[in-house]
Amino acid sequence: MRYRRVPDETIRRLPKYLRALLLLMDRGQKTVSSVALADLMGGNPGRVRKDFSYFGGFGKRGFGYDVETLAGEIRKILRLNVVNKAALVGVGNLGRAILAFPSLKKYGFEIVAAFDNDPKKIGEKAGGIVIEHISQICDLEQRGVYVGIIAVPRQAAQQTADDLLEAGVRGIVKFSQGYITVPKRVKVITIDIAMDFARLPYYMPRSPSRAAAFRRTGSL
Amino acid sequence: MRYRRVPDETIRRLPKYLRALLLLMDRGQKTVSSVALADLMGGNPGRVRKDFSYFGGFGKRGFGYDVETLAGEIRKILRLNVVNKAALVGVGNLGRAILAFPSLKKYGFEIVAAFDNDPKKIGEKAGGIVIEHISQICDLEQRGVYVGIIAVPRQAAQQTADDLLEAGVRGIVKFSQGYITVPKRVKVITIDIAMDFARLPYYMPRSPSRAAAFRRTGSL
DNA sequence: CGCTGTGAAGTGCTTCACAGCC
DNA sequence: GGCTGTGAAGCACTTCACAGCG
Repeated sequence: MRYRRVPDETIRRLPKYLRALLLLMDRGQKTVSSVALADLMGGNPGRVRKDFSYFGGFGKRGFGYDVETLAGEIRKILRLNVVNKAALVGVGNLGRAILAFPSLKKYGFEIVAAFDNDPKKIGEKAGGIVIEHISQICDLEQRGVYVGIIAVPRQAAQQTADDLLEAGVRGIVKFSQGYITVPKRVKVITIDIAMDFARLPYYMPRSPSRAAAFRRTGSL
Repeated sequence: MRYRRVPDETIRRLPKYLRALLLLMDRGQKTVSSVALADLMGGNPGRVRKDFSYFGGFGKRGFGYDVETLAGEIRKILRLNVVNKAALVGVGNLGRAILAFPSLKKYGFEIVAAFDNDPKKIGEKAGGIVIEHISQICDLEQRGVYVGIIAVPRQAAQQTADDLLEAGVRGIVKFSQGYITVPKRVKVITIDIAMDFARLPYYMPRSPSRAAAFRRTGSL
């Protein structure tokens, strides 16, 4: 597929469209209009149509979009239509939470290996996976693993990234705080929930909201 | 403080500036230039200066920014300079991970109450907090709690939001999957790590990256 | 002289409005 | 008639480049 220049913002929304579509499928809804989708996602219907138009457009005029088809197309674009095997490094509290996180599987991710440097944890099982020693990170590529997940203390983040890349990983999800440097063709996604929390107080009203509590607007 | 119209994108970056500054403080660095900050954050130095200029500008010409002062100003803008008490609803795996998450405290958040509907969990301690029954969510406002954290199964998300708002909460961080509807003055931040994972395969190279593994560019 | 603060220019995303199909 | 697909207009953020101050 050759697409015309797709805005990063559009790519950022695709997973959210997919989430909405999965919800609609759960509800047994077969078809959806750009207006209904925009409503669910909180946005403009035109933007919904434009987002899909970058890939050629998936709808039928007069009908809307077939929910299942659209979900399939988005999965193809994002390459979630195949299983993406991942390796986790750092099996602390956070690592265990990630291993136990149910919805990753829904989006095609499967954590197939877990590494730690604590000798006491080696051989132990977490989330159905045997924990291996960090020194065993090598040839992840041969094991079909292209995604690395970093959940180590921040001092170890760079070393872990280097090890993962050396083992053949092509993309990284980093939960650790420290900064890391990687070759530019490797994509790193940083997840830090504190960054999201930190935006909240700025937007909170200074006076109570109870009075208005049941005048609802928009969905999230 | 009355600021001229501040872009949402700028607000979104403020927590990241703060994180970078905390790192610099750890390193004992007293002062920083817009170039150095842009370098750490991955962006343009002009943007750094413009971001701060929306609030009047915090630097000294010829010197740069005083790390500690700048961190303090950002905390004030984001209202992280006071303790933000939060209540967690849903003490499952995810809820416990949130309770154990260390860096929330660094940004001024303190989870002071935890609720669940499972009778077996009531009275139990998690993260140093006694778990209360959901029916006890009331007058959180009187307890000084303005932030609600939703970590319940998605079917219960809307009811939980209603309960939290009724109890006087003014802002919500939602980890649950379901959509919720709230009055528009209430800010809801949705965190779904699967959405971040789902962007990764799109950006990953199709061929191995090992060859280039040590030609590093940019920090994250 | 160095580095910030900022209007002005540039860029990219969003919204609009309507043509095009089903 | 209904709803998508899309060029064009509008808007917001980013980048530039230089004036201004320490």
